[in-house]
Amino acid sequence: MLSIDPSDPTPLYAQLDRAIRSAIGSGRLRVGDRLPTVRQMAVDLRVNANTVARVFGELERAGVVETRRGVGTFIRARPADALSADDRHRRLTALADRYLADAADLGVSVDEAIAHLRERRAAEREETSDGQ
Amino acid sequence: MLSIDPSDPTPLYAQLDRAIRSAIGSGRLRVGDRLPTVRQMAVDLRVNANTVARVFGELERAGVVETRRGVGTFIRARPADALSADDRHRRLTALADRYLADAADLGVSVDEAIAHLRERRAAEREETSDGQ
Amino acid sequence: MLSIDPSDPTPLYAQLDRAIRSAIGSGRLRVGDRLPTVRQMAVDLRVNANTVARVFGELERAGVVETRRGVGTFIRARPADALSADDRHRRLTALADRYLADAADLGVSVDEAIAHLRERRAAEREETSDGQ
Amino acid sequence: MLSIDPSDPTPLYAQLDRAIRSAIGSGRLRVGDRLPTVRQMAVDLRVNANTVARVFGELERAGVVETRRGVGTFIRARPADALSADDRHRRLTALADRYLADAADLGVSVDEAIAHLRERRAAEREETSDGQ
DNA sequence: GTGGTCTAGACCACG
DNA sequence: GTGGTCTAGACCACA
Repeated sequence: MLSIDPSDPTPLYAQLDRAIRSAIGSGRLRVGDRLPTVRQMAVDLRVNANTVARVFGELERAGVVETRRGVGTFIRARPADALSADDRHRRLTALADRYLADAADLGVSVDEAIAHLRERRAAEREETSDGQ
Repeated sequence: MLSIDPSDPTPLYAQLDRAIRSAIGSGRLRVGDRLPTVRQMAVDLRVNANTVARVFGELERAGVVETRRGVGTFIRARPADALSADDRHRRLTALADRYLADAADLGVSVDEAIAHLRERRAAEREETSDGQ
Repeated sequence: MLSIDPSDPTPLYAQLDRAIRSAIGSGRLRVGDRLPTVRQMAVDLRVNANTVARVFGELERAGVVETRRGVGTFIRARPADALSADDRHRRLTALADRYLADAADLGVSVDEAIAHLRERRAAEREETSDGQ
Repeated sequence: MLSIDPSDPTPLYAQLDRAIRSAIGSGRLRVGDRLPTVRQMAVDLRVNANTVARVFGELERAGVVETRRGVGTFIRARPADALSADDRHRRLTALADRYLADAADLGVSVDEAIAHLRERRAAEREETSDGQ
């Protein structure tokens, strides 16, 4: 479900943080769901357990996740729920502009960039229905 | 022209390498074009000159640019050599997935994220026609 | 009567151990007094019964309490044994330093921190006389 | 200047975090000051460098400190400056009440607790003038 | 030389 | 068995 690319120069912990937040934001993980254990996730992602524990710790401090001592780690909130609609819109615009700018650097037009997103949407839906 | 985001956990050198290759791949930089000097680029990007120099060195070893002593650094490779269609597609997918993941963290669905891009496209077109 | 702060990074067992010893040292618990049962205390403090049991066990080994099978756990040591004047002074210093450090983090000087305590003292006295 | 007590059950990283914030809040460290290097502080406090690095990282995320890549770590802001006067007062009251409650557990009256703080103030002033 | 990331592996606190 | 803390030590990015 979550995946890490060790050849990506982005630090592993940052990739995992983004992956978990994204899974929550998209509804693949829901409030109250239990995350895999630190050690299990470490095995699955072929990453050191400390790296996973570090991410869990940061998500806890951020209020995204709640850890119950000796029990496990649970989704606590959709991170976005703390944001005002205005703030959300502003941040989304920043993300969109970064995406378009990076795509332009690749020589990809806005229309192509949007078309590509539709492809990704289709790909995700297939994965999701595979999983069910 | 090129931009670096110091708050992105991706290492500066990886960001710069990618930015230069993208500019070549997209045709914004063409074979024979001269790059800014190491020091100039370091100042522009607010990055240490050693970091820029290392990226130039790696690009030279990769055959993407050519350094003529006392003259400057020039684009050597054709866009096709610098970035295959396959590479381009792979990178675009990485960008799209990052955009979708970050949008999901904001609680924004894929469909909304795409719709938002359309808005941005419309906004850009207006700005462009305003400017003419 | 005893209190535990789950958000304090100090381990629960250390908090509980300290709380019980303090209560004895201060005379709030006296020799011969019966402690609540492990389970009752676990419920009251919202802590796992094993954690309470372990603290009781350590206190027993230290000679501070005595467990009479099927009857309950009783305070055994005299206050003087449980907490020497020296210990008391050392602990008070630790508490004071923590208070001053946390106050400093809020940008509050030592003098202001002391002044604030005087206010609290006044407030408490009012409450107390109100209650009478 | 900063000190850690390895026998205190409070985690080392929490002790260090409090110590640094306190030093900033009390003015012993000022905006723009450079902190000792991670490795130096690790040696001084007889703690692993990773533990220090972890605290620096958390302080950076909290905006208390700024790290300049390859240069060092600098005080960025007095953490308290982000707080409203109201908020500060509320938190100070919580701290004071905790101190008084813990002191009461030790059998120490409010007046004694205040007197003890005055002692600590005197002790700190001596240390400070020794250092000059 | 600076800080940052990651690993391996020990030991602790908690349920 | 759960997560949390700490250590030792490697290697990387940056100035």
